[in-house]
Amino acid sequence: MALYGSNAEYALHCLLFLVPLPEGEALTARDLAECQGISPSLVAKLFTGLQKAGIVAAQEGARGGFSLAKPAEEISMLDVVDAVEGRKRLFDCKEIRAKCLLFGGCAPEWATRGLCDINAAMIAAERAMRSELAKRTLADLAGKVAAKMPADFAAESARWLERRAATRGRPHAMGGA
Amino acid sequence: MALYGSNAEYALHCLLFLVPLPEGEALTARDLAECQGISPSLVAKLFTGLQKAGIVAAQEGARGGFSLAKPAEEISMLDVVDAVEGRKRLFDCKEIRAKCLLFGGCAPEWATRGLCDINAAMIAAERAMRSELAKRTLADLAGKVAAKMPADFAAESARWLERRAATRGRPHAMGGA
DNA sequence: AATAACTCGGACTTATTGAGTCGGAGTTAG
DNA sequence: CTAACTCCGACTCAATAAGTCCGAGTTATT
Repeated sequence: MALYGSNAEYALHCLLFLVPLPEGEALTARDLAECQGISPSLVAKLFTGLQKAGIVAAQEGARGGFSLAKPAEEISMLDVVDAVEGRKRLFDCKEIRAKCLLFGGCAPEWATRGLCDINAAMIAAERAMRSELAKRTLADLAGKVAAKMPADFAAESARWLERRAATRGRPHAMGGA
Repeated sequence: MALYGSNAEYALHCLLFLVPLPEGEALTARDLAECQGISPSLVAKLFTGLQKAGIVAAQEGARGGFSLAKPAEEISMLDVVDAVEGRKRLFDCKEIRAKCLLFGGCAPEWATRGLCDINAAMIAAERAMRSELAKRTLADLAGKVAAKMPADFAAESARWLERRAATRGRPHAMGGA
């Protein structure tokens, strides 16, 4: 019912949590999943695509996780949706103009010459859409979100993630509460 | 896999056959269907949507058929795809930002204030796409197609349809072949 | 005026795509 | 060396899209 579905939404929201992450730090799929109330497996699946596209880098093993592979300014929304949903076309032309029975089953050369005009228009619309999506980067989005939130929330969020990490990697965790 | 599928393609191609039709004339769903090698029922279904949108007018009964309800210059590709495929959104925001467990199940007011920034960007892209589709009218498309075809094809096409009509309405048809 | 044939109209069935989940391989800390 | 945690590819299920079928209405004919 829509070109871009839940995959794109989850991926973008997850990535926004990765943007303010300090260098060298990483978030696990589990953290990102619990943070959004979805399954860790789903996050892992989405980020597989993101990794193949060179958007995120995966650190395996214990205390591993995901982090951005490029500066947030160089990651556009278009890159993200293409990575997680595949490069979806706005319209797939089946070239039905060639099947017109008016030609008696044998389409003349002029009928199939060049691009179908309908398809051409659709491609133009698709190009406009993609161009609009290519403008916005993860950094832009993160900035807009950060502008909305109270000043102390960023710190609180970081503390939340820190506490979450404390219960994981260190077997001898010292309860910070 | 694509936002607009076969419905849009069939509908547009069928409508292109209606554009050069003389005033008062109509083509039946059967003619349009056989002309493109598809089922008449499918054409009827598509044109039901087109009729509700006020794009075509249906003449019922014997010797009935479909004809354009407006000049081809006033029918945009956007009107057509909206009519046959429904007004599809580029992206359906599920407002997952409100479900962030970081809020403890209760999202603060600032998190849900205004439009989700991701959704906003998607809406902008959708608007660009629709705007591009709204530019092209059926008349434009028909003109481009007509420019490709040989000069005598238009007459031949009309004759083909005429012969097709002859075998239909009149029970006492005189075989032209 | 009655008949008969043809037309459009909406509802159903099937196939394909997307969403979500599960278990396995690999890697790193201890 | 052990152990635990991580990511990764393949599978299952549900929803949507495509296509088809039968019924109601209208018109030209006799």
